[in-house]
Amino acid sequence: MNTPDVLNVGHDCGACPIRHRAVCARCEADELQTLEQIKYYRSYQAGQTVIWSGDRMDFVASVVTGIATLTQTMEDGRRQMVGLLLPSDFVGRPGRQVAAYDVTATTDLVMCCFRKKPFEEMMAKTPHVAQRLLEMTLDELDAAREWMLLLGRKTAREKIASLLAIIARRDAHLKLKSAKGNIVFDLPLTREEMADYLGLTLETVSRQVSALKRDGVIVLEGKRHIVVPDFDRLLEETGDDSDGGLLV
Amino acid sequence: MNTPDVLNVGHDCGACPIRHRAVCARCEADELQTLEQIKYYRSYQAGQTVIWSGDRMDFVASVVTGIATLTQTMEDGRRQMVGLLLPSDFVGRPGRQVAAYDVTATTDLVMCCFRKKPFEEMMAKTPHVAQRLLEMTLDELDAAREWMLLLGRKTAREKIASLLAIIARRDAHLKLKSAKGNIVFDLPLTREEMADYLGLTLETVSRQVSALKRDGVIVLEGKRHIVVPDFDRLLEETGDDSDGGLLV
DNA sequence: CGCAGAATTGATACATCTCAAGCTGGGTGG
DNA sequence: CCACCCAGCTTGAGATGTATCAATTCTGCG
Repeated sequence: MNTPDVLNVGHDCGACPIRHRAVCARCEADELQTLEQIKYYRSYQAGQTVIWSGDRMDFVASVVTGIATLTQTMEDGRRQMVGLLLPSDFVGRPGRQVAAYDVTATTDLVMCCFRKKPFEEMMAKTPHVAQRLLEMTLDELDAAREWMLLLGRKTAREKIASLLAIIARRDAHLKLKSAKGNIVFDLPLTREEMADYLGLTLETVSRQVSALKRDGVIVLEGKRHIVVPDFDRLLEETGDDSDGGLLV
Repeated sequence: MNTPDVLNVGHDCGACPIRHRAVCARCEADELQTLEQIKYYRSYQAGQTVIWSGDRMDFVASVVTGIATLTQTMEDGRRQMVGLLLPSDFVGRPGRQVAAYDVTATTDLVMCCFRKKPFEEMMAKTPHVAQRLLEMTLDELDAAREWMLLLGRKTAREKIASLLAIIARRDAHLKLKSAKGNIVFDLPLTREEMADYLGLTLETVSRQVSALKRDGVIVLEGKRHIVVPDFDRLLEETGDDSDGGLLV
């Protein structure tokens, strides 16, 4: 039960939901054809481990649907999430033999995998994949640095508000809505996963979520369904600059 | 006094100390010639600000000598360092108009700058610069993720030990020594800068440095000069895996 | 010599963690 | 169909690590 489904369905890249955002976004028709030949799909169930840190890794991949996490674990069990992978995000590092982090499927997950060797050859030959990968990596680095500010300097309440704002924005983005005024979304993470993201304990997460609820910043329907009556109010709670840090 | 020296000396790239590690590491002779035409040097004094977050930025650059920091500041003044730039590290992002972080010279600093426009054109035309930049960005992303584990999950003592270990390793690397046994180096950061790096206050940094000294993990000669009698002992204090996390 | 920035040290406050007890809701088997 | 179960979550009380505020002490330098 711990092996993923491997599908060799020759899915058409042209109809792929992440076609315009993933590592292949810049590819021309002929480049897509090359990719189609080395790609295959794997799907994982919620909770399944995709890769263990230290494991040999013979592929790189794009998340097609679902959510995965990158985590680091210390010897005594302390865990820190270091990446949250959404559809179109890239997993793995060209040129590296061995996984540096644990990758776990948080929801049911479908990944579009490329065998590493041919993928690296393709990167060397055509610039479009490498260009897009550079762009995506720079974006991830920016995200990591914002995350560092959160981990190092924000209060528990600010951390929770920031995480909710991030998820709300991404969710709005996927649904092609704007992140304004009244917003509704489902939390894709358990309290424990939120804690691992934020460098907190799950109890503190729970308390601060309750506090934001008490203060009317959010409304909870069940444990996971969240209503944000006023997105600007939520943003005020994040501690961030009010102008939203637009990086042009 | 707040404008950097701009030097147009036609330094020979072949003799550059960071020739084999910087963004130009992979360039052929003819590519270096192109770079020589668009490059110029700037130098800054210790403490000078190189760029303010939000400023228009018309160049990208490599650190040639000295140390610079990338920091983010919240409205109420809380600061978090998000990057520590050593010789050969790259500053700026191709395709971005505006600086995302404050860049500050921690020591006297010399940077090799490229006007952004021609640099971007060169990236589009020749793959070597982009390839190397991708590699460097992936390395930085790994470093950022290790830093996130530090910020989110380590104790103050572990944070200090980790920072000392990182600096010791880099210093050993620059001096082409191995990081083992007895090690000696100078701290390039003030207590406050260390605090900004680690997500602590400067008082806590001072206390934990004193504690490590009391426990014989380090010996202080003056405030900045540090002797590590037993590097493995220091590593034990970092909380990291004993096998040093070798990413092959 | 004396000053200013950097660092240390102390006393106290407070945010978050830890340990522990109970709740809730959805699924399962009798 | 109900009772039970269990993972996920909430809440409480107390412990603890780090921040805060404040007073000295270093150290290098004009």
